Amino acid sequence: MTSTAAARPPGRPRAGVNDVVFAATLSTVRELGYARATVERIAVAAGVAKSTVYRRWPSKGALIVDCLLDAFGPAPLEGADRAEAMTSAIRWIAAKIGEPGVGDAFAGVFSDAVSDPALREILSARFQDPYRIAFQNALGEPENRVLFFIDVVVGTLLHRMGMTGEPMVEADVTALIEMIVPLVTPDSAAGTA
Amino acid sequence: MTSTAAARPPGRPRAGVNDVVFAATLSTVRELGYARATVERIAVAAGVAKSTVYRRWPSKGALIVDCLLDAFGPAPLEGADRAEAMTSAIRWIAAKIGEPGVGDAFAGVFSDAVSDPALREILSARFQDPYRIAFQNALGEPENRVLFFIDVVVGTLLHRMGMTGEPMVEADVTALIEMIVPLVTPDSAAGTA
DNA sequence: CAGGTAGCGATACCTCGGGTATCGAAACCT
DNA sequence: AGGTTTCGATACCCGAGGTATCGCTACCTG
Repeated sequence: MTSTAAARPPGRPRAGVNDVVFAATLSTVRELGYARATVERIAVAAGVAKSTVYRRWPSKGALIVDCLLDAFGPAPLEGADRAEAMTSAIRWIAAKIGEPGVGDAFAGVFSDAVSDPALREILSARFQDPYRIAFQNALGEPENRVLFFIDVVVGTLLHRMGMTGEPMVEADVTALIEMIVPLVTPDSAAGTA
Repeated sequence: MTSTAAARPPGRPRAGVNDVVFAATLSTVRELGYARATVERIAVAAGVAKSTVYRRWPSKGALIVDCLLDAFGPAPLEGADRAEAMTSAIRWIAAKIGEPGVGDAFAGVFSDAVSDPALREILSARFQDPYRIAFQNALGEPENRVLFFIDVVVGTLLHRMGMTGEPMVEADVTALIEMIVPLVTPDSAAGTA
């Protein structure tokens, strides 16, 4: 039964270089901004050939999306109740977007996706959907409601980032939380209704 | 006193072609999307040379910003009270962003601005600031509060537009209004406090 | 009418960045 | 040893923003 799952494919195995590329991506974006962080420069910063990058990711956007997935990791959904889970999730996203490079990369790939349906599909399916589903389960809210919350939270944070170049300050993140948290269905209503 | 203000400068006067270019810009963006709406194509659609466009606007971004200013016009701030003014303003922005071409152009220029500080400055100074000041006066809210409202409203609408390619549906715009309007200072508190 | 100035269309051009293609050299398996 | 795939290097294509040149045209002033 050696052929079950991971019967190593023939040929030279890939070098375990993804993490290095992710790190190089974020640091390059941090130093030069999204537009000037070319794939060429990222590859050089990672000590890798440009062709190697394009062998792993079909486009710059796909690379950035995977890089963001790596940077964000799983959403923290622990909390005594739903209001607390929502609060911690918003603070988590705000903090991630505030990390140097991450916010720029996020805003940049989002921007590219506006004019690129293929990238939009990648961003939606690989990045947004997993978090959306996790939030639906954690909050017990319907899909369209969670999508609305995502639009508000991520849209607000990215707009601030895009217009000022700086992440949203603590006080405004708190205002954002105070605006949204009252909208989640309280735990008591979930079981009874 | 013929030299007071508008002593016409020497040389051939400019042809009154701005409106044609604005219309061509929106229709080209509507048909091809932001990225493929090149300055070349816009110029051809307007029946104008590319060099003429660049003589009037220093960059594609600046052209789009002026085009959006023309498309948006002054903000409607009439309303019996502040809550009503806020409501009508949000519906107005949502409707404008929903117009074919306008939303794409807005999202596109915003995206470009993320990686282009010069364009960000143009967008902030020429587009956002006038509306921000008008809202400050109409709502009697401090600058940072109005900036927060703009982040939430515009950010949410653009995020929806960017992720789905479609403007936000009526029901969600209403949800957005119901979320924000309670946050504006009521008229009664403004004079008494 | 002559001369100066500046917008206009046309066109050629530069630059940069995403993405592709090719090649010889490795690395791994059977 | 032979097959298969990756790797780095490099050259290349293409589209788009932006610049520059040039002959022409419209307008004003003297």
